[in-house]
Amino acid sequence: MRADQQVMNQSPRVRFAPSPTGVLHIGGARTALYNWLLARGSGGTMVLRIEDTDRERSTPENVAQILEALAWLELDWDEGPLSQAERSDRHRARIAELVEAGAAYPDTATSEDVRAFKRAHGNAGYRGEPRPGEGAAIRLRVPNAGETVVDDLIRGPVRFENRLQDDFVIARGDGTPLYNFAVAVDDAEMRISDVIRGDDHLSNTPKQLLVLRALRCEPPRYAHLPLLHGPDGKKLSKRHGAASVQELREAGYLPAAVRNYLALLGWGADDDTTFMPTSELIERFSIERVGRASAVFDERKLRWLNGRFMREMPLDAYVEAAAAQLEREGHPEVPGDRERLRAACAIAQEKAQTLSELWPLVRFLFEPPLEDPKAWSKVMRDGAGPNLEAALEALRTAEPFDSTTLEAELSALVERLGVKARDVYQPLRVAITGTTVSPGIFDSLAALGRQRALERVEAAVERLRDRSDSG
RNA sequence: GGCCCCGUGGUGUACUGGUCCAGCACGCGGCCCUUUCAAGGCCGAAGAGCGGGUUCGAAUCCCGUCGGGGCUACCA
Repeated sequence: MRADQQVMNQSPRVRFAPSPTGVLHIGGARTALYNWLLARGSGGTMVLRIEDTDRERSTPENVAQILEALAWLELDWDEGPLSQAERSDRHRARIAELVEAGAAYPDTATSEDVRAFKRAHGNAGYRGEPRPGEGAAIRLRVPNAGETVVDDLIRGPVRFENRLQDDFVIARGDGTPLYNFAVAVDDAEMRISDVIRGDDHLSNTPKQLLVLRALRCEPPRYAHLPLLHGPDGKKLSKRHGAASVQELREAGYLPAAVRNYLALLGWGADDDTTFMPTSELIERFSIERVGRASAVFDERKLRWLNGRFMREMPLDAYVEAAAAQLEREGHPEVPGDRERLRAACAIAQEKAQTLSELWPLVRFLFEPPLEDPKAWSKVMRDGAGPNLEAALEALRTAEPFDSTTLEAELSALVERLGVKARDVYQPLRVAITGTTVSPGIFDSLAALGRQRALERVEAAVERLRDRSDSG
C-alpha cells in the first residue's frame, strides 16, 4: 500500500498533466507524446490529469480542446481525465496533516513582507513563524540546512540549496491548495513512477520534493524535457505560425507525421533514422536518449516528413484522411462521391506534401476548370489551338480511355506533329484544369473521363479560335 | 538582480578522448530525369560560441567567459 513500494520495479506509471489555460501547444503535445511513448513501450500506464486549480484561467472549453487535440494525435490514456481541482479535499487533508505536525504553518505575511525579509537576509529564503489570522496563507517549513537534489533522468543531479528556498505558500488564504503542493500530492497518491514534463518545471521540482519529504512520500523519478523554441530562438508561442495542435491539423498534417516529427525534437533513435512509423517510435523510444538542449520547431522538416507519410500511406487510409480534410475545408459534397475522390487521391497522392495541398490539385475533377488568366497567357498561344485540335482526335479515339493508352496516343501525336511535348501537354493541362499545375496529364485526363475531357478541350479550342478571329 | 538549465552548419541531430581535417536528415544551390509541379538520383556550399587549461592527443574532461532559455506569485 505504501506508495514507494508500488513505484519500484514496476512497469512505469506516467502522467500527462496539462493546465487548461489555453489550447494544446506543440510543446505540450510533445510532452504528452513522450509520456505516451514510454508507457506504450513498456506496458506502463498513462494517466491524464487536468491541472485546473487556476480558478481564473481554467475553462471547460480549454479542457475540451485539449482532449480533442490528444484524440486527433491518437494519444490515448488509461486513467482519467482526472480533475486536480476535484481532488481539493485530498489536498486540504494533507495540508491539515502538515499543519498539525508543525511542518507547515499559517502566516499572514504579504509578498511585500517576504521581499523585505529577503532584502534583510541577503537573499536567503523567507522564514516565517505561525501567525494565524484573517486570510492567513499556509506555508511549508523549509529547512535551512542541506540541499534538495533533483536526480533528473536527462540532466543528472541538479542541486538546490535549501537556505535559498522560501517557506513557500502551499494554500491560499481561503484554504485552496496551490499548484506545487497539489502536484506533489497527486503524483504521490496516484503512484506516478516517472514525471516527464517541460524544463520550465525544473525549478519547481525542489519545492515538490520538499512537500513530498514533509509528507513522508517516496518521490517519483523526474525527467525534464528541454523546451521548444520558435525560429527566432524564443520560447515557442502563437506568433510562431502553426504553434498549436489545432493549427497543425488545419494545415493538413497527418497525426502520424506529427508524432514522428515531435519525437525527433529532442530525441533520436540513432544516426540515420528519421522516418519512423509510430510502432517503431514506441519500440525504440527511451528517456535516456533525450537530449539536453532546447530545440527549434521547424515546419519545413515537418512538411517533408508529412510528404513521406502521405506517399507511403495505403490508398484506403489516404482517401479517409482526404475526405476528413476536404470536409473541414468546406467541400462536404466531395467526400460523398467516394468513387471520384478515390480516383483523385490515386493520381494526387505522390504530389501533395500536406492534405491541404490536395484540393488545388484535384478540384478540376469536381468543378469546372479554374479561370487563371496567367496560365492562359503563358500557355495558350502560337500553336496551342492547332495542337489542341489535333489532340482532340486522339482523345476521341483512345481505347480504352486510360492513362497508358492516352500516353501512347498523345506521344505518338507529338511525334507526328514534330513539336515539343510541352506544346501539347501544357495546353491540354490548362484546358482541362485551367491551371499549369496538376497531377500527371495522362492520369488527369483519364480521371476526368472521356466526355468531360472532350468538352473542356473543345471549349478551349473554341475560345482560342474566337480570340484569333477577333484579334 | 538571485537560483537553475543549455551551447555541433540556417534547423533537427550522430559521435562522450584517437577510427572525425566531424556523419545523417530537412532546408539551400547546381545538375540529371522529365508533360507542369512535386517525387527521385547525383554533386555542392554550410558547423564544434570564445579563451584558457588537462592530455602524446579534445567536439568529447576541467575552469572562465560570452550567448540563449527557464524559474524567481496566496499562476499553472
